[in-house]
Amino acid sequence: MERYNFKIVEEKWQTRWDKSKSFLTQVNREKEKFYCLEMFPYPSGKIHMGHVRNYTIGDVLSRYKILKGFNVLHPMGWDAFGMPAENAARDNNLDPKDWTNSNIDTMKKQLKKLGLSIDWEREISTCSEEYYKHQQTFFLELYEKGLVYRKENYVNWDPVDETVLANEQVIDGKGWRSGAIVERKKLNQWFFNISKFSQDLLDGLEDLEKWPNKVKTMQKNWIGKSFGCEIDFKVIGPIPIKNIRCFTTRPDTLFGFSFLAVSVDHEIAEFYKNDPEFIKFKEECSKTGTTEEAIAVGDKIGFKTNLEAVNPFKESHKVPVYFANFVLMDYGFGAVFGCPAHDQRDFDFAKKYNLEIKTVVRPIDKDEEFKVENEAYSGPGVIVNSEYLNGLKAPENSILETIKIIEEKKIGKKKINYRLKDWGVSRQRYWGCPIPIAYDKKGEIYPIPKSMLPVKLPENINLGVKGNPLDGLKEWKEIELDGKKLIRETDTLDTFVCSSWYYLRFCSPNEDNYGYKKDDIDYWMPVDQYIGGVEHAILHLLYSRFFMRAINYKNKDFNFVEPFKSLFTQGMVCHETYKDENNNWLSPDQVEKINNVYVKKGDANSKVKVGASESMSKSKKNVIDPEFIVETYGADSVRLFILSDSPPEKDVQWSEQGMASSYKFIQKLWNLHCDIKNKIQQNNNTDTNDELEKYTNKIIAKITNNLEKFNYNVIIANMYETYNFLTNFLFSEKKLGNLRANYKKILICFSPVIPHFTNECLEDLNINDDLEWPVFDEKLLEEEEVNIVVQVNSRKRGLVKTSKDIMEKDLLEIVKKDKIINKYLSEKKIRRVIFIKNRLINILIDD
RNA sequence: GGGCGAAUGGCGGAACUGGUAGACGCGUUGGACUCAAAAUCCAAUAGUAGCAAUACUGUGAGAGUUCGAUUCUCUCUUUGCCCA
Repeated sequence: MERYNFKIVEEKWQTRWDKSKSFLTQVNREKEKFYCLEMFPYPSGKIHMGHVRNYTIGDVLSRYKILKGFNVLHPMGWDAFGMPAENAARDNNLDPKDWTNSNIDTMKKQLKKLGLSIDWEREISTCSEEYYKHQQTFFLELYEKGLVYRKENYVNWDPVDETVLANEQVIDGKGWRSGAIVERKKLNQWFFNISKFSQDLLDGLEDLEKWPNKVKTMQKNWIGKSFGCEIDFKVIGPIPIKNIRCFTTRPDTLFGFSFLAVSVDHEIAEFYKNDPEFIKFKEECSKTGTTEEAIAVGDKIGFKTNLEAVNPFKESHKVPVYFANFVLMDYGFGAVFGCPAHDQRDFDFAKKYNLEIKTVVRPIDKDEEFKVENEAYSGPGVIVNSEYLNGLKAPENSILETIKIIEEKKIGKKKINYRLKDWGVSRQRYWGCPIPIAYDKKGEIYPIPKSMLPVKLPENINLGVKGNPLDGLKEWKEIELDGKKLIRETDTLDTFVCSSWYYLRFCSPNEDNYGYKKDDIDYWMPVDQYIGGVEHAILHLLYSRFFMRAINYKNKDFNFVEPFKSLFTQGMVCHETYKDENNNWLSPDQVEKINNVYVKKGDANSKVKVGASESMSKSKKNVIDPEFIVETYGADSVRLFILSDSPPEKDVQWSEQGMASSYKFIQKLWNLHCDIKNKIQQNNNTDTNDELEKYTNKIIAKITNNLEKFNYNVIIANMYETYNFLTNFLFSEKKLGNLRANYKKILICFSPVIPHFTNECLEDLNINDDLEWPVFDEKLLEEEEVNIVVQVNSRKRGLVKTSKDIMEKDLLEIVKKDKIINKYLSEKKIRRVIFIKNRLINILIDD
């Protein structure tokens, strides 16, 4: 028996798929389409196990859908702009373009070795002019529609990367890539008006039935709709502004009002800008960062003004006005009223500055004497100490009632507020899509005419400068338009813009005049199955949902707005972490296990500390290189293993032993294949064998159902089961029946997971016809004989094998004759019998 | 602090619509083959008692609904993720 040589077999099939363009897709309206998309990778250098898992899941689905007869679009591309290229290029004195393209070459080869059913003719790269010129067109169109605007704004400034970060790129007050403490800085920025669609993006979630609830909840929280009202507070003091407008979700606590806090960026700050104390305070604030989290975690500090605010419900009640670091200018109106008794943040602030804490909500189970003392009370209750609001049920009744009164008094009105802010897309970097805009001396905006697109990124530039390299390029920056001397915008677009529409480009990758062809979109879109990491649950997915809406805005090009009909978020690939005695991280190949103790390789006396299993990351050195694994075990084995151990939506633990056993399984399957081939050749019998027919039918049903439900780990178990069955079947000297036909069906069922292997086996049996996914027969799934559970007083006492559909009466007779069961029944009176056809009989007797 | 999810053998995990808990794999143990080892193959493997048939316990803890709960409801514990 020949050993299975995966190297030869896998290369043979990969070459054949490549040459015959097996996975080339074309619009074919006769056929039902299926658009399967995995999140495209950033070309960082090499693929990692996360990619292997992501693309294997997508490939299994694509191959299944192809066999099911769908016209499948399964493309791949590169999210190729971004800072790592620029950093790597600067550090190694390279061109980011060369660095990126060479990474793409490497990674493409690695992906091909996984045997993915990808239509490589549709490959796109976001850093190519052919891609970003269309993006520039979109930018201009959105600008024409009023969905893009420029404004001066405070931004999160990363002092190491010298760039602006979106709020979501700031983690714990630090830049998501550099880890530097983020500062606040005022800059002119371009914005996409995503907040215009807040309600629509929220409503759209309702229709996304095939999205995980988790992701929908995260988006909902991110959009952050809150219901409340705006109130105008009169202010008394030596400034010309006499009103400050606040947004609040708890107007019903207005009688507990004890201070008014405004953002340091509020318009009244204008009157304090020369006050040295205020300048100092503002600097202090800029250190805390602008994220909500940074503010929540940090100290709450305030600067007392010489102003007083008047409680609109009670003119005689006046409170101090503070600038406070926890009030953000871009949420609501940059001003809040403080009610310390019922908001923890206000409570902390009031304690610090010795302000009044007046209880206005009493929990239902507390008496009138209830007083807020050690912490704010924000739960439900009854309004107290609030004159005409007293007795209202808080919060549900009291908020609505109070808003009514506020509207009657004309001091404010009902308002819905969203947390979602407009998307700042300007980045002070070179390696991104240039923004097709220029300015004159006065700063007037001039869109670059579409006929002059693309605005190309200049080449051979010096990256060794601080800040944006494009800024110093005089020849590139200075242009003439209609006889006017203009200066180009030197910022480039956030790379999330590139990934907001790439799924459209895959539908028309070669369309030169526009980003896509409407015809293609009408056929292929929306994406039927989108697969990727849950880390993109908010940003990328929200931006993509916005982009479709922006494209559809005003012209209603398409009859859909949600780009991804169904979403699957796969878990991460984890590995144990290792540290040596000096707390240096060790990679798995630096460690070995001797007598169940981990030591450094080649040093049996060393000690290795084994840490928790964590997501593979370079910093913790717990990475396994897929290229090495594919070389050692072959693509089919890797695909098999990466799916086998955990459900795809959960994290999976990488295990050497697990990997090796998947490899052995392929070998065993090959040995089985050789045996089957022999038997088939010896025997031309095409009679049926009921056992074989039934088993095949059952396993087709199982695998099909598990494929539909993404239970890919169970499919692997099904494959092992099938192997066990066939091995036993083959050597039990039964009549073989139509082994060839049944085995063919089984191989097809295995093929989405281990395509090289199954193709080789099929060819080895001279099966070359067009393959189709086998159908199963519901009727055959039913057994003629069934095992019925027998319970006495609800405890299992035995199993009875009977013919199917036996009646209760007959079954009871059989059961009564059963020795063991009879023992339990003895002479006792049967009180009741519960009978579930073909399943169970439960006899209740008196004890 | 809020929201969402999870908890099943030594480990990863199965279990249709409430109806045989532990499929399948890993590991472990015993055996075969071998001079020996590796590889391979066979068998056992939730716990307790028993030679065994079998019995009892058992799906994080506690209650509830039900003839019957891993599955449904409530409370709690631990834990993960997201938001703060």
